[in-house]
Parts: sequence; C-alpha cells; structure tokens
Amino acid sequence: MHDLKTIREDADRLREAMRRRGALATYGPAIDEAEALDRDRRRMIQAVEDKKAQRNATTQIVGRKKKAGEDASADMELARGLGEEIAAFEAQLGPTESRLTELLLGIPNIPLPDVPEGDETYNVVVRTWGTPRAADGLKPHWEVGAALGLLDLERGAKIAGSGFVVYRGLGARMIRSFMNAMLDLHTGEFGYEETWVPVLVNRASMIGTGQLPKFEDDMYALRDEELFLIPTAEVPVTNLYRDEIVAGESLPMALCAYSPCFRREAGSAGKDTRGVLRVHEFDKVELVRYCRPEDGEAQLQLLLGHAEAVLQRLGLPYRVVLLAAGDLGFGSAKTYDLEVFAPGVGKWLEVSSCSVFTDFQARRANIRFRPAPGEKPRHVYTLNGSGLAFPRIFAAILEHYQQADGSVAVPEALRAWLGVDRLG
RNA sequence: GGACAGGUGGCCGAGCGGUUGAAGGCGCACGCCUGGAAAGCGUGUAAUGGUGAAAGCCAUUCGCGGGUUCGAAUCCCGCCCUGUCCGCCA
Repeated sequence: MHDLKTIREDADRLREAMRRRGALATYGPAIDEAEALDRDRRRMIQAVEDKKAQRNATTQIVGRKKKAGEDASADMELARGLGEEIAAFEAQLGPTESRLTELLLGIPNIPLPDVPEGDETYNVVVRTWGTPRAADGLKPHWEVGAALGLLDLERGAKIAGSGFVVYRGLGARMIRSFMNAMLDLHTGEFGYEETWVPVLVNRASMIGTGQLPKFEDDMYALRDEELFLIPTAEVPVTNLYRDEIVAGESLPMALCAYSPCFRREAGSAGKDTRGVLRVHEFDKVELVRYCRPEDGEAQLQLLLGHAEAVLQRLGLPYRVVLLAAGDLGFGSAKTYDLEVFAPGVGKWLEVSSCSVFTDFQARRANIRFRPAPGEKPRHVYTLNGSGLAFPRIFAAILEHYQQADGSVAVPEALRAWLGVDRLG
C-alpha cells in the first residue's frame, strides 16, 4: 500500500512507476480518483474537526456549569446541534475514506530504479551457474517418477483432483529430505530462525502481505469461517509482527519456515499442466527478512545468495533472472527469479522468487521499528524468497540426474537423508 | 461448544460519565552525583490524522464495531482475543 503522501505529493512518480510496469492504463484512473478523494477527505476532515473542537469546548462549559449548579440547558442544546452537524459530515467522510483505502490497497508497488522497464521480454539473465544437460533422450520427470514408483499422479487426481500429487516410497522420502536439508542449511549456516506457522490465516494477514483484496479468487478459503489457506509461508511469517513496533537492534531479522502452499491457479489452465510443475498444493521452505530501509538492496542480495546455495548444494544448473517491471509481482519492488534447468521437459523452471517489498507490505501490515530509543517508529522493509519450492526441485533432480539405465542418481547432499545413492 | 473473569501507552498496572491522553511503576533518554560505574536524585518519554516554514494548535485513539448521552476508558449491544473451569478431542 502506498502512503497517502505519495498520492498527494508524488502522484506523478506513481504514474511513472505504473508506466514502467506497463500498467498505466490500468492504474492511472485509480491514481486520479485517489488524488481527488484525498482533497475531498482533507476538506471534510477540517470541517468535521472544527465542529468537534467547538463541541468539545461547549461540553466543557456544560460540565463546569453543572458542577456549579448553574443552568446549562442552552449550552447542551448548542452541543446537540453541533453533534448533528458532525454526524452529517461523518456520513460523507466514511465512504470517502473507505473508497480511498480500497484504491490504495489495489495499486501495485513502485519498482526500484534499477529494475528494467517493460514486460517479461526485458527480463535480464544476471548470471548462470552450472551447465545445463543436453536434452536428448531424457524423459520428463512424470515418466521417470511413475516408472520408479516415486510419483502417483492418477491417484492424486482421484482423491483430490487434478493438480494434487501423491509421492510414494522414496519419492515421499525425497520431499521430507528437502524439508530437512533446506531448513538445516538456512538455520545452521545462514542464521535463520526456524518457525512453524499456521497454514490457515485470517483476512488481515492476507491483506498485510498483499494477497487480498485483489487476488481473492486465487485463494482457497474456508466455507464457514473467514480463514484462507496460505499460498506461501510468506503470509504467516511476514505477518508475525503485524501491528507491532520492533526494536531497531533486532534488525535485520531472518525467519524461515516450511509449509504447504495452496493455489487455486484460477485462469492458468493449460500452462505447465503435466507432471508436478503447476499444482494446487505443494511444499516449500520460505525465507523472510525484515530490515531497515537503507539495507534493502544488500539484504536482497544476501537472501538471493541463500536461495542459490540450495541449488549449488544439489548440483542443479540454474540462472538468476532480474525481472522487468512488467513481470514484477503486485507487492514487489525488485525481484530475482531463480530458474533451474530441467532437461527432460527442456525448460527453465522457476524455483524461487526473491523480492524486496520496500515498505509496501510493512505499511499494509503496520510493521514498524524504532530506529533508536526515543525516535519515531518507521516502517521496516520486508523481503522474502523461496528456499526452495519442492516439486520443481523434485522434477529437476529426476531429469538432471537421470541415468542411461533409467535410474536416477541421488545428489550428494540428499544421500544422508535418503539413505541411498540411487533411485531405481 | 458452555460458564465465569479479563483486554488501558515500549512493558506492567490504576482508573466515581465531566481539565484522564490517561495516576503509579518498569524500561529508555538527558542531566546531577562519581576517578569511572552502580545506586541515588532531577527532568523528559504514545501513536495516527489535519493544519503550519517552524514552534505549536486542533482532532482521533483505552481489543474491534455499533448504541445511549450535551459529554464515554467508564453505561448498553454485537464480535474478536486471552485466562480459568466444564464438554469434546489428535
């Protein structure tokens, strides 16, 4: 969410940001309307506060006269009249403020200056690591997984629906090993605090990180209670400090969590539908950081490095992509995608999206820090990234480590967890 | 799910419907004291919005939302959360 001050003093910067996202036509009208509503709002506030000041003064007089045993009926009548005027002004102010909030909640974040302008064709490959395997003769992961008894997509579809996966035997054990290996790495070597969080959260949390109100159709929700299934652990973990003021010395803060993630994937029918590349429920380990505004860029690079480390330990070739403004998520100011190469399907798979949200989420979730004792609270910067998403790592391993005899070699880093060095 | 108790500032904790934005304490900041510290003493210490160059002034906020009233932290209703007991249960 943007500060009202941005609308008031910097609306053109906001328009320029939307233009860089290629979305000025979409959001321009909202910015225009917000500008007008802000002016209306301030005018009404001045009027209503003026009346309130008058009423407060009158009410004081009533109190004093009553205490002194004098007649106060004239002042009481005056105050009652003022009260009616106040009610009338407030009846106008209420809708103005809710509309303004609604608009503010629906405008995406401003990309940082070093984010390339334009749509996804302007994404930049920043670096690559490892050498992608030639695709010839390699099978896609769903064939390998089924042949080795690691994956049971048919029964997943039967018990839940298409887009739900059953892992079996060593396949299931692989998922568990991802959780252990990644959490151990991030907590043991990179200093993250391990958390275990609810996968059902309330509306305020979903607004805090930016899933609501705009993307409600993409979220699973309960029928009888106002609870939503999280699309990522970013939601509960970032909201941990919602409506709090944290001590300046506690920053930067680093938290990680394993969680299942639930996505309706409304409107994405037909894209990556085979195998486990796009499913309604999957697991991942998420990294979340809070920091001071001046540390945002350095913290993003740090976070990115932590996510990359997982791929390096697994020996999976990948590339780092800086997203162009038009490809940026709603709340992000700058994002690096990590894409691993899956030679069986011949594609780069996004396995992590590392972003800095500047104060966009912190303002929505009201997460602040006190820079120094006695100083005014400021909003923190929030960051997050997957470290990493399991199904695509599963797919990448089955494809990248495929052997000529149909078996799959187990990456060194997972052998201790799996207890074998070869699948099949 | 039922009964009772409770939700007040960074934290703890008082608070008769009318100078209570809110006593007191802790914490924190500054000063005095000290060779230096601790202790002690003194002073200060909420957020948000509006206005203003600034100092300041005004408004709002005592879980959230409504209501009663000239006036609500204080009274009434609904909801949320916490605690205790009961029920249920992995």
